[in-house]
Amino acid sequence: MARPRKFEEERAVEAAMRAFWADGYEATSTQALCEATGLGRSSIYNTFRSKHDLFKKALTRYMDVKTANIIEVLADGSRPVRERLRTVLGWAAEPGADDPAGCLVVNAMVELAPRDAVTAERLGKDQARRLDALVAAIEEGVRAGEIEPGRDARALAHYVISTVSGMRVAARGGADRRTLTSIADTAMQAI
Amino acid sequence: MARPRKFEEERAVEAAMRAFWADGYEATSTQALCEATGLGRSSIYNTFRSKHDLFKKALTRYMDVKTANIIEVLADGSRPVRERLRTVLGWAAEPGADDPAGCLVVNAMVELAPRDAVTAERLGKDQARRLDALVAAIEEGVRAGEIEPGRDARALAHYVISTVSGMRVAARGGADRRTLTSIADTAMQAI
DNA sequence: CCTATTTTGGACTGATCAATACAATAGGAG
DNA sequence: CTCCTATTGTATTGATCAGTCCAAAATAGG
Repeated sequence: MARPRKFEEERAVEAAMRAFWADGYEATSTQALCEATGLGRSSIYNTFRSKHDLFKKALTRYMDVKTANIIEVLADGSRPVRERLRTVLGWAAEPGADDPAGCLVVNAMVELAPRDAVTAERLGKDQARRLDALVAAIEEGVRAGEIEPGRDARALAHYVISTVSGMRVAARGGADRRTLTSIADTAMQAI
Repeated sequence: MARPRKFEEERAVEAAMRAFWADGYEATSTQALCEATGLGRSSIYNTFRSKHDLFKKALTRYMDVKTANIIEVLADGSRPVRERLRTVLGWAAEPGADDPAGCLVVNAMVELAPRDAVTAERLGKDQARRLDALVAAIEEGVRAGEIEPGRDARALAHYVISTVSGMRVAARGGADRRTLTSIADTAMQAI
């Protein structure tokens, strides 16, 4: 056919994702994306149409991975529901070894949601997925007698998402693991 | 002496503050700041040395006002402590009529804290003030028997701050008042 | 009125932005 | 080997960025 690609698209998206995650959308220049991915400008613009499109791919990748993890642990019928919820909160307290501080979804919601309708909609769709998984788990917890009957599962689910967001903001501000863990522990008492 | 100023510095800082609050630091151009404040470039650079300095003033103003409110309500000995805490959470659920969505402190922590040490330090100082006010109120609540004895006041204070941050992120993402109120209500159950 | 001094408007600066143009390159298909 | 085509590196685009310059304007003090 023709000259083959020298790079893997997935690796490039992963690298771009981490750059956006660390510095935010506006503060990440296309030059920085070239350096982060190791690609030239042509390869980036040839593969992804624009900085914004690359960001969309990066955000999508982030959401797919993280949300899949959440859905998986929340659906794990072999563990008590409260333990599953505590695991989700725990992830927000113990960040990956060399991950940037905070959470790309929270960062994007703060920086872009109010002025980028496309991104806002994608964030909304992702949040709906996490919300559904939480509601299902919480309702299971109610049936199992782990969670007080009569509690509004949807309200609790929103509460869990909000708590994780708050912890991500705190982490972004430099909060240490102990502080984050104490927040997670406290938050569990409302459930 | 000389030609007098035609504008009030406070009004300009207020206008700039709202611009940064709505769009973020990077996405707010100096041109946009001119339009928001109604000043010319010369006046802005003559009065505030740079975009970054103007942002610092705007952020300081925001923190001073908001934190003063929080400290005031938390120190109001005429009301039950839990009511005072609920009021603070309530502010995060019912935003000002024509305020931008979310919270400038949360936005700055997300966008700037990891890469702007000066801003990070100022945010840290402000958070310490809010933390102290919360700790004092919570300890008062414990003494008054409103809050279970033996609970870690500092951990609870961090939890309240994190909850407010989470709600601000949700608001930034477009959450409605009902959802935010339900989060505040749920959060109170951990206290 | 006149001068000293500050503010103001608007043109301008070099740097950097996202994005494009294009020729050189590389490799599979024939 | 040769051609076709996609990829790549580099130079370049026009726009916009934050910030500066300077002359005109304005006013309080003398």
